[in-house]
Amino acid sequence: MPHELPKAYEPGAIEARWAEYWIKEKLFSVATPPADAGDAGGGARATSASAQPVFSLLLPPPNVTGNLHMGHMFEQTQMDIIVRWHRMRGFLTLWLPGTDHAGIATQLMVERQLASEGKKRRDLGREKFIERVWEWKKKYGGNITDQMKRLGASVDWDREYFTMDENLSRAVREVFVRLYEEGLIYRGKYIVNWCPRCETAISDLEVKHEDVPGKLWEIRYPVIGTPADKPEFITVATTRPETMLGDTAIAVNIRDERYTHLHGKKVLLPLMEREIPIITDELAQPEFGTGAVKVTPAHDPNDFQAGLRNNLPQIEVMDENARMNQNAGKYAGLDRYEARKQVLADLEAGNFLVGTKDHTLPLGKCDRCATVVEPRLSTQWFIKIAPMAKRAADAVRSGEITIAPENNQQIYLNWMDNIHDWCISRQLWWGHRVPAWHCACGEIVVAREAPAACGKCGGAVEQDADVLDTWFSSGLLPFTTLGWPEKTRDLEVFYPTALMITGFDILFFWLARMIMFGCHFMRGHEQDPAIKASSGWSERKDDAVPFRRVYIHALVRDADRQKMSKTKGNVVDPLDIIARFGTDATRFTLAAMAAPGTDIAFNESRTDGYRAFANKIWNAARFMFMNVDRIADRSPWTPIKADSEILHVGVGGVKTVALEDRWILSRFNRVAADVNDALATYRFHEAANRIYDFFWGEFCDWYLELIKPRLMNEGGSARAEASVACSNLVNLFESSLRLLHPIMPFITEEIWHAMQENKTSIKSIALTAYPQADEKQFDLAAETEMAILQDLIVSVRNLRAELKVETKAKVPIEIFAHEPAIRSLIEQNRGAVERLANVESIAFAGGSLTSKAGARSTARFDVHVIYERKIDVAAECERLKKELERIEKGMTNGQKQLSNEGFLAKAPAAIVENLRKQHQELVVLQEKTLSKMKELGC
RNA sequence: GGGCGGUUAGCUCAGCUGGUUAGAGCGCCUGCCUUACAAGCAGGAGGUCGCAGGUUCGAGUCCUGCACUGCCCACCA
Repeated sequence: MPHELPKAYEPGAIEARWAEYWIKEKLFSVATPPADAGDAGGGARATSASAQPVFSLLLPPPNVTGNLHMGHMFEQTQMDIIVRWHRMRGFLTLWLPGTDHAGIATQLMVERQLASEGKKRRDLGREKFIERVWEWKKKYGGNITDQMKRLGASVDWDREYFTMDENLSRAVREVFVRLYEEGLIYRGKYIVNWCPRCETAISDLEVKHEDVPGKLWEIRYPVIGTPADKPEFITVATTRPETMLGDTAIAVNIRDERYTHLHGKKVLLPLMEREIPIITDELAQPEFGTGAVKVTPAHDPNDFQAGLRNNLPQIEVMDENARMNQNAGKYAGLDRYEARKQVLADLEAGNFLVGTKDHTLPLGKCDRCATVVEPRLSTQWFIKIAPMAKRAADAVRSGEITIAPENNQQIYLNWMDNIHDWCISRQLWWGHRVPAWHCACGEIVVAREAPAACGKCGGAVEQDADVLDTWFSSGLLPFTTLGWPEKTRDLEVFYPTALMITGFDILFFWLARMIMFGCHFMRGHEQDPAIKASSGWSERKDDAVPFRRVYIHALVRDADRQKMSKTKGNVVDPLDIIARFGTDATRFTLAAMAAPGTDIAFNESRTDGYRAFANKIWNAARFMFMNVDRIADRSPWTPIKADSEILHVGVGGVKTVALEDRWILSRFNRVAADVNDALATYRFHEAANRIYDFFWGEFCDWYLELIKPRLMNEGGSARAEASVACSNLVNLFESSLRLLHPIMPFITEEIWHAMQENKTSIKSIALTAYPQADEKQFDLAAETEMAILQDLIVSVRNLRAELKVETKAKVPIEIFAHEPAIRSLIEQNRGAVERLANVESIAFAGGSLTSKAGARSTARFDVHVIYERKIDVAAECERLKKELERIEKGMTNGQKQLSNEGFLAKAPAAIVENLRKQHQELVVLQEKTLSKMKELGC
């Protein structure tokens, strides 16, 4: 038989094999359904609606520079669970993968590589450099997708894209041109965030602020025209004294009476000996500092605005590397911090520096390279964001897009409401080049393709040197990957995507931009109505949105809750964890810890525990196969199911001949209900824990133990009983595997295939049906009865431990059942009690057994273990005392509530009834405990 | 400066819309190589749910304040 599995589960070989198989068989590739398909996808999977429901999801494209880290794995695990779950529920499921060219990040990598050869990018020139980046991309860009493949992510690899693919690049140009034509893209000279190391503008989002201790220097500027013997000064404060070299005014507030007499006067800019005016402007706030402020229009965004208001000259004193330029006089050539030192020294020498205060200031640093950002005057391309932001905010406010967990919604809206124009040009070489062409005559042509010549003067044109922000192109992906700007069938079917799962860290960078672009460019788009309806979106009105739902997942941190980072050296490498514990165990860990909204502190010991879970499943499978083989050997009968049976929803074919059958079937259905429920609201941890508890704590610990005698039956009619038990076992096991598959795809695939013995044409468990609860299979009576038996068995085990009965020794017990029904329940399941509690014989007593040593009482029965060993009276008294305390505490609480009229009047009847019942039980138990204590002489 | 979260067993975390005696994994203690699994089985110890008030018949759960802690946003010199 093919069912001889190794004793211990070894994930490595199995996982690699299935990962390859899934790709080779193209199991997750999705063809576009034809437009007229009333019954797309075909018979067995079609639902009551006429069209097959569709579930589409875009993978947040990892950077080509990336290697897989725990955050990716966490994100992908959650997506894969949701995706597999949908696929198994009959959705036509498209999970669309790709990678991002990651402008700055990638350019940085290649520049580093060049640096190791002693070269700079400018040595190569633009074309050669870009060739070099492409080479690099070819070599390393596939790393992360290769790793994804190994994780078993069930994406459609046939549709894999790269953001600089020709069709996507064409779409980027199309978008740029349209926005320009609509007046939503403009070009202008403004203060932008500038990274002196990357030598490019960056957007507000790419600046990370960090509070650092700094200084506030107070500098006095002599007012011109005041008496030489009693000169007057005006004092300003600054955190960046080197910028004073570019000052073109001093501003005071018009309401500030301290300075009224100086309105219209000039000061002499120290060190530069330049006369600059004192102006009145709201820039200066009387409450802050001295109320007077230096104005440097070329180096500060506020000053820039003030400069425009007052027609001030803009004097740039730094170059693109933040070194002082020729406008900085004798400081030219110095680095900005060198210059700062020199300026301060000179100011002090000239007696202009009048104060130095400690001052904590938020320092902006480049997100990529951590260089301190310098506000810089430069000509850039911008998106006029307000109109798009408004629609993007409305899409969320109106519920056309829902964001979970909910608190992220407000964060999103706050950001949208306070948004600034977006600087989209970058002075980089790697990326989508701005589709604008410049002529020497000053004309700029924005076009989809390079014009032959300047339309105005006929001169030669040259393409704009800048490239676009990476997020400009990735913001378009939900529709460009589906064929936009063409009107494709893919867009009709898969757009809007159903869901976006991503991290909080790119909420603004990416998510917000996708919504803005989607709402703008897909306005008027309509999803195929049949598909929209069958997929459950009939109530949504707006099909322009890039996705219907957003789920923001938490962050993975290290075991000490620290953010993982290379510099801290606390990065947990998922591949290393996988090598040690297996992919399934790692996935299960991430799922089990993924409570929405709570960051994960990744802890290996949990993974180790889930590796044990995989092993448990493995061994349960061995047990099953052992029985299948043994039973099948004696007759041609086989419990393995045929295709048609595998596709049913839930468990089929279980014959409920015994209590445990009814019980486990009922429990299975509850788990199925809970798991489906949990997944629908992204409570991955709940789904994982429910399955874990069910499979281990109920299926293995109780069900398998309970059916062993039936399985082992050898002769006569008992043989048929064994077959039924075995068949039940197989059916339940197979359904459990399906239930678990989205979380642990590998081990479930392996065992499932072994169960099929090549008798199925279905290529993967991933293509079977996901178990749904069948209400007819809920059996409350069985659950209650089973709970009583478990209670009895555990009580006896307890007593045995207390009495220190040798493990192997069987003991006789007596039971007093409070009701005849309890007695008959126990009688009917006598064998189970005897086996699982190691009992020799069961006698039924006619009255209370509480007076006996070695007895336990519950509200339904007393049980007495008959054993000559004297119990430790002191220890037993101690236990009883604790027990009594617990009981009486419960009674006091109950009494208090039951005598409270407010409670009786206002609490739901069921709660009151429960409490009454519980209180009555406590009364019985108290009495029993007390009499027992008396007996023992406690 | 604004906003958001966290604080529950030795450790890492659950506990959804307030309702029986607050749970799990790991670790710890005791006993078992029981014919699927020692990566296992059986049993056990361990918590005044950060602090102080409040709402309620009833609070780990809701409200207020405080403490500690983490994160995000922010052009105030």
